[in-house]
Amino acid sequence: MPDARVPVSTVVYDALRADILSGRVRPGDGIPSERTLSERFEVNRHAVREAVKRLQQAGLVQVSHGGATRVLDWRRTGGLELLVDLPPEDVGVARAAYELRACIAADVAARAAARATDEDRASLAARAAAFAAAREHCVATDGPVSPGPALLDAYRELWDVLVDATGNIAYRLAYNSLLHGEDAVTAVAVIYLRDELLDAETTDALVAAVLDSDADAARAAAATLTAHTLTALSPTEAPSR
Amino acid sequence: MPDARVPVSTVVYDALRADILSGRVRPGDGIPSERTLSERFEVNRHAVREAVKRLQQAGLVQVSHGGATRVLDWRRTGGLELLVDLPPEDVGVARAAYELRACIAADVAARAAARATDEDRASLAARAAAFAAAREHCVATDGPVSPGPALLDAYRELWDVLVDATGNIAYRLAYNSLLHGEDAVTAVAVIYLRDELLDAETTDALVAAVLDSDADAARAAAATLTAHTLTALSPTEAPSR
DNA sequence: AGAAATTTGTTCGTATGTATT
DNA sequence: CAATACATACGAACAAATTTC
Repeated sequence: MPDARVPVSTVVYDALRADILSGRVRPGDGIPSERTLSERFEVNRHAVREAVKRLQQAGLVQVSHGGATRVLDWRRTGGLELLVDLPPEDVGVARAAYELRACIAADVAARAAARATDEDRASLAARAAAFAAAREHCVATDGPVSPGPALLDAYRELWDVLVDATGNIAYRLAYNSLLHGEDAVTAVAVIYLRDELLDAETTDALVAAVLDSDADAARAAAATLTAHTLTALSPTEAPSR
Repeated sequence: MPDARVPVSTVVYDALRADILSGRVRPGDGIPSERTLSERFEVNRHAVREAVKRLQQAGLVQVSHGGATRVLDWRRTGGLELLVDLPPEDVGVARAAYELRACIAADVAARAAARATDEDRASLAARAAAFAAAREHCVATDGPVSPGPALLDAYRELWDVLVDATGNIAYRLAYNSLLHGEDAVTAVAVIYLRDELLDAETTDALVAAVLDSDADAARAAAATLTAHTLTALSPTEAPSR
């Protein structure tokens, strides 16, 4: 099933967004008028309007009444939710995303340790046990080379509890933005999270530190957890740009 | 001028979004049908459609073809771009936003020091000089009590260069999300950034560290810069929630 | 400066497929 | 299975703002 009944306005939105994010159309350029687009995509003008409104909300274009709709520089006007929509073949994007995640994870660990309620700790213990079980099952079944999506889900739920335990809505929303793309992102994520998923010792230390309200130890454990992938993704070479 | 020519679909979108983010309608609830909403707001159904599509994109509602449109739990499905749309009177939101910013700022400082190009350093030096000038002018004119929006702009441009110098698109987009609300947010920001804006010694140390490629010193300076407001916003009391 | 053409903003009407009852 | 409510989609038209001549 190639299309799966996706609304026409979404087709237009995805096409235009891809053009902008990939750089095929550059900031300052004007996009065709609504009537032109409706002819090109063979859809109603209302569908084009919905798509353009969504582009505007995403900070990708600026529309002016009567004038041309111009493409903005999404690097300056776009929000974090664009990250998962960026071309996934770019390893620089993966490095950038992982660096931000590592940065937030360390803070989340520390604040969760400092602020977790008794309910949070109970949830954390349960999730940690579920993750440990999934990990053992995974290693026994698939071997340590390829952690499956089931293990990733358990790990995700573990961090879900930690993020909630910080009581910080900004961490929660940023965390959401980092893994909103359900399809390709998780496939990529399981690659970059491999070292974390299989480092039983450090994850256990992280959970123990949070349960023990030891913020410094929790931060250190989170840093250790991400250190390997971080150095692997950020070698000595200068950033691409 | 009370309305300033804002499109009707945006009026509907803002109203519904405010209802959801403020908790007046709860996750799982159904929102009225398009026809009902078009009658209530006295606008055409197409306008309602655009608004609902945008709510859907923001992760606030889930629409199903023949069924009712249901409200989602935006704490789980929303992205970081929602942060600046949250009710500003909630001090917990301000604390959350500042904590995330402080977390990212420390990493940005360190990575900028490690990766800044010669062009970045030249830009940084220029921005730092402009900020220092604005600061002296501000202190001489208004006194140290109320840093104006001009100083805030100069400070924002200073960090703009630092974020760009990291070569990390994720930091850039997250940074954008944190200050996308141009109106009320900056007014609030100048309050919480007051200690940073007037700490000449530490900002100078930060700039010097980055120019000197001293990542550890840059991180430490950024941490010092945010430490005061961080402790002021996060006292001994447990998080609200 | 002013008029015409272009473009977005908005509304009405209509038809169709889908989910709920 | 039928009826109803709903989202999806298309078409035509006019209003308002901008650009261009």
